[in-house]
Amino acid sequence: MLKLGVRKKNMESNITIYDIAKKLKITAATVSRALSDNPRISKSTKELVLKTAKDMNYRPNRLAAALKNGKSKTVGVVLPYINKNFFSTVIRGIEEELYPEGYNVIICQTHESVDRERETLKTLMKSQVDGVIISVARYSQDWDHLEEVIKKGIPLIFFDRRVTSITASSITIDDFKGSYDATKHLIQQGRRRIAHLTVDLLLEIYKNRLEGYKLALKEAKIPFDEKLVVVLRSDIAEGKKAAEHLMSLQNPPDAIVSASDHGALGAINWLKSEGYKIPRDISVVGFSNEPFTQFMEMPISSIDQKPLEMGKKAASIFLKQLKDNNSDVENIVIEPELMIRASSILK
Amino acid sequence: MLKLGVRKKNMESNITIYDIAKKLKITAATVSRALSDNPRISKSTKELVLKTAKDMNYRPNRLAAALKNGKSKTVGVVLPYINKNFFSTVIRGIEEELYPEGYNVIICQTHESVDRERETLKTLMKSQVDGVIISVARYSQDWDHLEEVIKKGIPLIFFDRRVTSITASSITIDDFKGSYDATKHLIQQGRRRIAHLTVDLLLEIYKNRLEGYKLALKEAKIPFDEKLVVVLRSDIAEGKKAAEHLMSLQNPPDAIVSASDHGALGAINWLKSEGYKIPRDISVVGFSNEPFTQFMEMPISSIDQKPLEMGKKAASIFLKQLKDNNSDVENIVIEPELMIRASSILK
DNA sequence: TTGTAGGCGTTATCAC
DNA sequence: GTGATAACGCCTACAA
Repeated sequence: MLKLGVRKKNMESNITIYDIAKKLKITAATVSRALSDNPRISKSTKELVLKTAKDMNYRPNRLAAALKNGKSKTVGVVLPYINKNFFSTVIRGIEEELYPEGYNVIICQTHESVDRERETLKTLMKSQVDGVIISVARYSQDWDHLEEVIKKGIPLIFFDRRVTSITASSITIDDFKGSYDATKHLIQQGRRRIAHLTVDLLLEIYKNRLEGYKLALKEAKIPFDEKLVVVLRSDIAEGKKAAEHLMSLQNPPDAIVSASDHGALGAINWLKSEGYKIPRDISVVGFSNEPFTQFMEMPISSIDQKPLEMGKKAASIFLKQLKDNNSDVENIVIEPELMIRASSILK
Repeated sequence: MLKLGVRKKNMESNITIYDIAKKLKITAATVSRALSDNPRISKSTKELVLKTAKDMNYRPNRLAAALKNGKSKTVGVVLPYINKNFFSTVIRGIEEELYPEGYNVIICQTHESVDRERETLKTLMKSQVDGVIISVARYSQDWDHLEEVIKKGIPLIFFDRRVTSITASSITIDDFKGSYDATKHLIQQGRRRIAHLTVDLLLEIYKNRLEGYKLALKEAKIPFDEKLVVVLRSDIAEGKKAAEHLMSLQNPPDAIVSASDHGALGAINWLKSEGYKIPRDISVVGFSNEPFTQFMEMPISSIDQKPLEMGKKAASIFLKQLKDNNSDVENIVIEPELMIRASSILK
């Protein structure tokens, strides 16, 4: 096909404060003042400028402003995956809090890779973000890239998965209590032989869930039995295997507290397929309150992690730190909520 | 508490190309050339600059570069909600494609509100995004805000929900075929009285799903019965009500093709609670292939919308349009995939 | 109250 | 090959 020169797109080039100034025969400085609510300007010119700005369909260039005053009005959110209900709901919370304040959010997925996390933070630094809200990748061990952010004076806020060795604000849920509550609930229902499915004991959150489980047992004078703790990856297939293993024990459990909903689901699926009646033969409680836990024909008890609240709170900590430059580090812990459903109600 | 002046944070102020230049006793221009692979530079100085840049832990300021050359290396993604599996997976696809090219993504939720959509696009314009990838809010009627983006010469790409009256590229799935396949599948299983749950017939995607359903019926010489089409909001409660209504008809259906998984789930839950056996008494197929459809004790047949592929493709269209300024508008349609599961397999 | 001028960090166009 | 300089669009001390 013959091309007759480069086709010109019909694009109105961007209007700047200079264009407005020229039209009104004033200077750009005045226009700038009018637009930024500066008191040093007469009411009449201000109104005039505002009107013409609207007429000319003026859109301020945030980049220029950002470059000038060193604030990009942008926050980086770093997390493992976006397409998991917990994380996407946290994002929603962050956005809802930040949007009214004129902030945009750049979302970066690490896919649980430390390299990617490091890369990502570099990019965010280049983008001059005003803050970073992060849930760290699972298998990170060194934290230079996080330290660097803090060194630059950029607020860093952890959510859900934090690094205790780094001094920064955080918002987490009380995993210990969540797990404790779940276990206690099962004990109150008369369960005595309670198994625990966990995921990755290197991560603080799973460590805490294990400890909460242990304390509840201890308080009820039920001896802790290591054989009843199974470590798995957080997926359904592993949950099935774990259940199979547990039920083959000489002394099988009459309840399961899982540190993940998917693990719980896998276990339930296997148990049902083998003819066990839930909760009659065995009760199950999950963790995370994933949407599917309530949709099931037999809804699964679970621990709600308050992701929306977590996101909102993380954002508001950021805003506070920004306003009050020497506000202290705060480590907030939210109470999780035990959602009791059919999988653990013995009438 | 007494505050002794403002505490100075220990922050290394950002290093610029001037700092590097000063150290090496050359000019910033040379540094810039070294960093940007400009050919007009000697190999030795280039290497020297690169090394010192690394040593000094230099991070280029993208804002400055963006301001200078009018490209922000940022793309806006506008969609109703982020915490829905379909959308968050599309985002993941977009990110995976754009990340290697050095692009960042700004994600904006409209919450299905046109006002918010309009606001959002304004913000993105201010942020000087290089492109917009959008799935429009449900009840929009006028599209000035979209036209404006195009007028500015910024690539606009629709995904899933497009506006046919606007000339722009799009990537959608063949909703017609998805629904057609589902219906045909049910007919092949011997079903003759098939109901259709739909959501909002103002939206093209739901219109198409209805039409696909109709064609499959027609081909099988099954008369279309308006009484079997129920319009609902896409949630579980409505699905229940719809099922209740349908089964109370004088001539109730023996199958349901739902335009939404949640609708299908609600219907299934109600049917089961009333003692109907699925699929023996009635088969059900959903739409979207939400994760829960496969998790269920009785997995639900559904249509997979290929969200990851959709995201990737949307991003690659954007990249193409950016490179080749007069590349043509393309409207790509992806084939959906019918996932046949227990809810519609008769033996 | 308004205008002038310099600068944010980078890139591009000149010269040399 | 390198240096000087202007420009991107906005903001803001300072001057008038």
